[in-house]
Amino acid sequence: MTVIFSKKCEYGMQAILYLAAQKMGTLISSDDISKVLKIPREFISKILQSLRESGLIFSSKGKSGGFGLAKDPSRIKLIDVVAAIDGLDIFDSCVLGFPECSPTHPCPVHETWGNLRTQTYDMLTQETVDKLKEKTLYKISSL
Amino acid sequence: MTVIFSKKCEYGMQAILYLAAQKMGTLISSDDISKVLKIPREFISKILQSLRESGLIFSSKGKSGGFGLAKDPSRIKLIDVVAAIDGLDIFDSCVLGFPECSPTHPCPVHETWGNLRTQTYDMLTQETVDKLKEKTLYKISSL
DNA sequence: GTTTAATCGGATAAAATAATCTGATTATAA
DNA sequence: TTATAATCAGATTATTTTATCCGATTAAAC
Repeated sequence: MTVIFSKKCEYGMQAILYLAAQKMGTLISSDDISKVLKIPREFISKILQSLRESGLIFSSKGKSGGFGLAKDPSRIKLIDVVAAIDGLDIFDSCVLGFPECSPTHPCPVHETWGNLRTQTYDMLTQETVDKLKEKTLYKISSL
Repeated sequence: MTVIFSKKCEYGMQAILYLAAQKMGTLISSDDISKVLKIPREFISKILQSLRESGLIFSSKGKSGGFGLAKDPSRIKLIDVVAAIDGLDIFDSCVLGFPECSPTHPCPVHETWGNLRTQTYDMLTQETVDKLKEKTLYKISSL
């Protein structure tokens, strides 16, 4: 059973939100992220590496190194993480798994699902991570 | 990358819709389902077995055997298949993968996603497979 | 009864996803 | 300069999901 996004992607979104909730310029180590978000250390480490390659975050090696957002949090959206990790195919594929589900060859729930899919996409696209900052801090405080 | 439901579940829903699109009382072999829906034979066979155990379909062994709906198509919904195969947990879990996402400990997109999740649930709950019959036939005709 | 065409069930294989291990590299701080 | 604390990179392992194989069973048709 699956919940839309892969674990990698979920963890990636959590990490980006966490980084966005920090004071500008603060570096956060993967160890810290791992502990706060309760994500296996080596696993989140790999995910952070790939987000770095995608240009969403940057890293600094050596003692007191760590990770930070590569651009202004007002310019980063959750969909960016999804695009970087899982890709955007799910916003173009059939919820029933039928091939070539399209307006001319719709599956039985094509229209309804199309609406929901669009709304989901919008949710991930409209709000930037800085707008979600307070809610992120609140959620993290209870982990 | 994943599309909400597992392959098993997607195939299961397709199969149920296909069975519902048949004339009442017709038996369909797993081989037929496999060919029409382009699903690996042995795989759909296993899925059909589990749907049988769940009581959604029945089977008849021996020559000219096959599968059919176990109850009236006006009483079967897609959510029944989801419940039988993937389970309903996804309708109660966080889209960002946070633990214990709830009204008192909401994740940053808790409310928005809650809405979408409810709508998705409704989509799978409201329409019975017999209401989807025509659309199913149309879709299948293009596979 | 024998053949044939189907499901059934258990084991196994293959692929994708999730997680871990290990050693190297890097840069700060003492 | 040395110890330390961090990322980096590649290989490996574990788990889950997807798919297949094969022999047994069943029942209709001939």
